Amino acid sequence: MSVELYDTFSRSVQTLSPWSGDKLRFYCCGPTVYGPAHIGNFRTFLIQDTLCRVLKVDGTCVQHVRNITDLDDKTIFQSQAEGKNLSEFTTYWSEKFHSDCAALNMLAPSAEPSAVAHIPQMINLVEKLIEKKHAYATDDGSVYFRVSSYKDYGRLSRLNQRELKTQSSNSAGQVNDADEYDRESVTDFALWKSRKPEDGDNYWPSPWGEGRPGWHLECSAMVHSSFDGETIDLHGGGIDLCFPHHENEIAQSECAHGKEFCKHWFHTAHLMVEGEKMSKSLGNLYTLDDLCAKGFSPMAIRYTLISSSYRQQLNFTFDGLHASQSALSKLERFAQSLLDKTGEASKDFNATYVTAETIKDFGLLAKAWDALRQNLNTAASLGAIFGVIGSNPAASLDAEGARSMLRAFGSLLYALGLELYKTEDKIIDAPADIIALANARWAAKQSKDFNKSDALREELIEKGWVVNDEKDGFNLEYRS
RNA sequence: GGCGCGGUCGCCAAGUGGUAAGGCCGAGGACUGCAAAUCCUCUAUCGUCGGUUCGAUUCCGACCCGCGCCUCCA
Repeated sequence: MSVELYDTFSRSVQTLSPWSGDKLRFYCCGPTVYGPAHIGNFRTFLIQDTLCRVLKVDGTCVQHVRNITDLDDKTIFQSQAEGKNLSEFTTYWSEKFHSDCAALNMLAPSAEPSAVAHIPQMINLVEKLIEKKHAYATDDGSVYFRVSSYKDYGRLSRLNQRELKTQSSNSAGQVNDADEYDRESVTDFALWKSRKPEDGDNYWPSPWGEGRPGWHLECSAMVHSSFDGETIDLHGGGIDLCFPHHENEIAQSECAHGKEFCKHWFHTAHLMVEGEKMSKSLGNLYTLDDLCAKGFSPMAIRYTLISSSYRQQLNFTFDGLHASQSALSKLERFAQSLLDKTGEASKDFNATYVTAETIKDFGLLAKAWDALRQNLNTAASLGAIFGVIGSNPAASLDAEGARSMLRAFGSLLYALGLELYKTEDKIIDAPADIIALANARWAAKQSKDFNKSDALREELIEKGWVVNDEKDGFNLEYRS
């Protein structure tokens, strides 16, 4: 068994395996905690989470590190705008990020280092770079990376140095005008920024004077300390980070430590919303809370965000969200049909997943598992699952057969991170007046007063509740 | 201009050198007092034009169209 994944560096699909030892070292550029993460952020994190899950089911031990960016232009400026100190501000948004992750059924990473906690390591890194002539300090106490000193610069994104434009903006998109003339070259980027009045209290002492680290530096420092200086196997992030962020990480790390930084690069394509680029100005920048408020479940959101190729742009639509909800229900019915055969009651597949090695044979679901292993083809995997569902296998299985199919299916659900039966509560939680109406309707129906029962049903529909009759009763379903 | 991604059924979306998975929606049927829910059945020749081939949606070339990155961004 093995897992394969497209690698940006070689532009080809490569097998993932630890280059040394028995655990796969996997680093992801995490969220900048200056507000709620949006679904575009979550697409990337969710795809990364799904990969971790697939690796786990495959039996690979993963050391997954995802940082928290809590020290950059955006967190500093936004915290000041809100009159809060940086730590109070970023703690709040980190916690919000964590609760969103939990709602989306994401596994917690092995570690989540924070940038502010790594300032000494960053300073140490800059000292090494200066020592090796890959960096230089300017008169105002800033330090820049000398891009011309690293001949491989641009290899990941395949940009030639001569094609590089300036790196003259900060991470909040504002132009750094003051230092324009201090740099040797417009392509050089900041490792350390000298203290500016607008930074407020957010400055730290360094050999070059008070200031703060440049944005790209934190990932190099945290990778180094999180993985004991070892070359890592896999590095993930949104496609936009390929240049310049990842290019800069490579340059900083390889020049400082003199060894290969990372073996395999994993980039996720961006999200469009209803055919347009997602942006605040278009008003289509959704957070998890926004969508939940519209009545969509976190699971439907997860399903939507992971159900297509991670290398292709995903056009996020409300139609798609509805489709996901329906598809999820179909998976639940299938699970129920297997459960009925086995007589088992546990619906918590996430707690009972088993590794591929234990399963040995995914049986009819083998195609679905192979699709996940082969470059995380979630769309093909789901397609294969539904293909099996369509053949109604439960009908011809005995209890033992159903049990083994359930085990394979459960592991696929675990790998995809899909938790079934999460929306059941909605059915039970109908308010008292709705339940009273529904009971009255049922009574009318029992006494064959169909005019009255139909009228009551209409009334319920107007209030957003659909009645589904069963043999000996009914259930209520909320439709937003 | 450079680096990438894509154009497959109404929508979303896999895929392979030998005549196209799947999801949603829709239609018909079963069930139902009627519905709803559920179940069953049904719907494409793959952007355009050339080439290679016994045979291409799948390989090559050209072209058209959409999108991303190249400045902060997952």
